[in-house]
Amino acid sequence: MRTTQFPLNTVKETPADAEIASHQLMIRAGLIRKLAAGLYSWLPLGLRVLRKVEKITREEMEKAGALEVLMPALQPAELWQETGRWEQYGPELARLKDRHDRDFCLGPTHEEIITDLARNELKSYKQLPITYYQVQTKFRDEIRPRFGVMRSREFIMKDAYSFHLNQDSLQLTYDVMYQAYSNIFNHLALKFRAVIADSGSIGGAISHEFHVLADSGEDAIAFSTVSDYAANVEKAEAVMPAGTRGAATADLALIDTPDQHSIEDISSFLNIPASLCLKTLIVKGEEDSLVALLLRGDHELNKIKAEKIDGVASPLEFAGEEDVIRVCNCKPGSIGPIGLTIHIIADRSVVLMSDFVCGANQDGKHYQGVNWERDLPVPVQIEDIRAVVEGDASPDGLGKLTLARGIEVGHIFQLGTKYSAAMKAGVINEGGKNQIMLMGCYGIGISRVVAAAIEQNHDNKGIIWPANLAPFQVALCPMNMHKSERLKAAAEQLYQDLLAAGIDVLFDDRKVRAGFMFSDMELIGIPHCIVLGDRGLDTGTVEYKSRTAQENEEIPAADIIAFLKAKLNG
RNA sequence: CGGGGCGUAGCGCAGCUUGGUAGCGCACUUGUCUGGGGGACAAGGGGUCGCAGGUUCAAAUCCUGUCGUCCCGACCA
Repeated sequence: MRTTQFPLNTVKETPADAEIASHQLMIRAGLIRKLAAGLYSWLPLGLRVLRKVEKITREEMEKAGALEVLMPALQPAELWQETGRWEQYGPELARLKDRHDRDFCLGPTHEEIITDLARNELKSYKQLPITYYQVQTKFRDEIRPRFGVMRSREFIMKDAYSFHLNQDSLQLTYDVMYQAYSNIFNHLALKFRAVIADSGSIGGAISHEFHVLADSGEDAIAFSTVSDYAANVEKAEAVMPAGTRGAATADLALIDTPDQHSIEDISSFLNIPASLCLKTLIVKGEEDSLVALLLRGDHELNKIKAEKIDGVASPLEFAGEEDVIRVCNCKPGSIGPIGLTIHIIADRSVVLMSDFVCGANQDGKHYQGVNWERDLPVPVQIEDIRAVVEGDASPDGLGKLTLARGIEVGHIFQLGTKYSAAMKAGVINEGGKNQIMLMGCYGIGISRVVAAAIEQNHDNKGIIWPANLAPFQVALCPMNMHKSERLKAAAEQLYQDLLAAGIDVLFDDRKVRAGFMFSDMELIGIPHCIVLGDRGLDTGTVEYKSRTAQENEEIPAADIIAFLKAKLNG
């Protein structure tokens, strides 16, 4: 391709509304343009990258035995009502009516549609297992779209769905897809982790997320320093701490703590570590009840864990100030478990605390020297409700947990019969009886992968594409070609030779100065660059520069094709 | 949804306080010079100042409404 026929649309100025590196670079390099909040057009250069992600994804799906289909983005409400998600999904579901006033939505995902398709098309257990996939546009009316295509309202997703007669078969396909996903991200040369995940609104029991590691990631993930344990922090288990509770050494005392509300306030006011403070959170329970959650002061509540406990409202909701005053006789900031009459759920680490500080349920007062058994009963219900922190023991007993940020680019689930049962999707089994199928579902955010790849691979000059993602493999940059007929002839010849060799080359035949050309090629992240000049023509050499290298290399002109081929295959 | 910021040329911004008919940089067009790291000079083209009302002789500027967009928050015990 020639730059005179393939406009680059690069911009020097960083757009004002782009926060993170990948968003800024996607605009500056001319990959995307914003249409409206969370809606982006893909320019030719960006689309080439998007297509590469699709291509690699398709190849691995085909290898995994999945069959490509294409389902409508516009979906009738009836199917969503069958599974109950028409009500459950909330405002994120983009709903609309047709001219006959019938309800539709723009699909945020396709479980309902594929399940409908499967129940009509699959009749016999002999057709199972089977996996369908598609690459298609999804719509989610996000609360707050941001970071360009990272969290947008319309995006490209590869979604796959598998159907099975039994759990063993589901597990087998799940494992195959897990491997296929690992292959995809390896081919894309991205640093990633597969982590145990919460299945969220999609549902089901077992699930893994695939995260591209990047500091700007919206998710926190935890993984063991020595084993392969890795989990989303939402799901990472905080194990019961080792050791036993210390003996009581201090006397119980009621102390004045005027205007000291947060754990931070109290620990600095009393000059004690936060780990000696007890944090009491009042949350809504079931049927208008309230529940107290106890945490060690230096720990934070994990909402996802808490709302899964019976008796706690889901989604988790904190009690209002009026409710707190009603059950605690004090405002938030002085709440404690002593004398509290509502149900109490304590985090595992709480029961090992001794001589601790907690609110006294009187405004401006706390107790210190508090000890379980002596001053108040040990809570009956002890659960894992806190977020893990760096250095916690790994739940598999091997090593400690490290925390990192990740961008969720893939998510696989074992759905079980959640959708197939609701929609009565069954086949005739070996015994001639109808049997509900088990399902798995597997998604990759294709457009998000592009952003995540940039997030992980860029420098102050621009994007540094991994080989398999680059819009072009090689940039051909002649210096002042318009001034030299022989250089022009040599450049044209090399361009043709590169094309003939099957190398995807971008020939910069614009009449621009060298610096301008180099800056553009570096901004758009072409991995390999060939510089042609009159100097080299005299010596029979061309210059090669890798996107990541500081120095150029001189290569004999006759060897350049072989040299590049070696680079591209290596 | 709550709070805040911002809407002026394709992009980045100034002008608004104190109303008087719109400007700068980049980009774009043409020309000359330059020619290995986003060049210089010159001449150009491009904006009903988000939209709708209102105040005024006069509104980018003041007032009201509205739409768009971005950021923050939803962990306070």
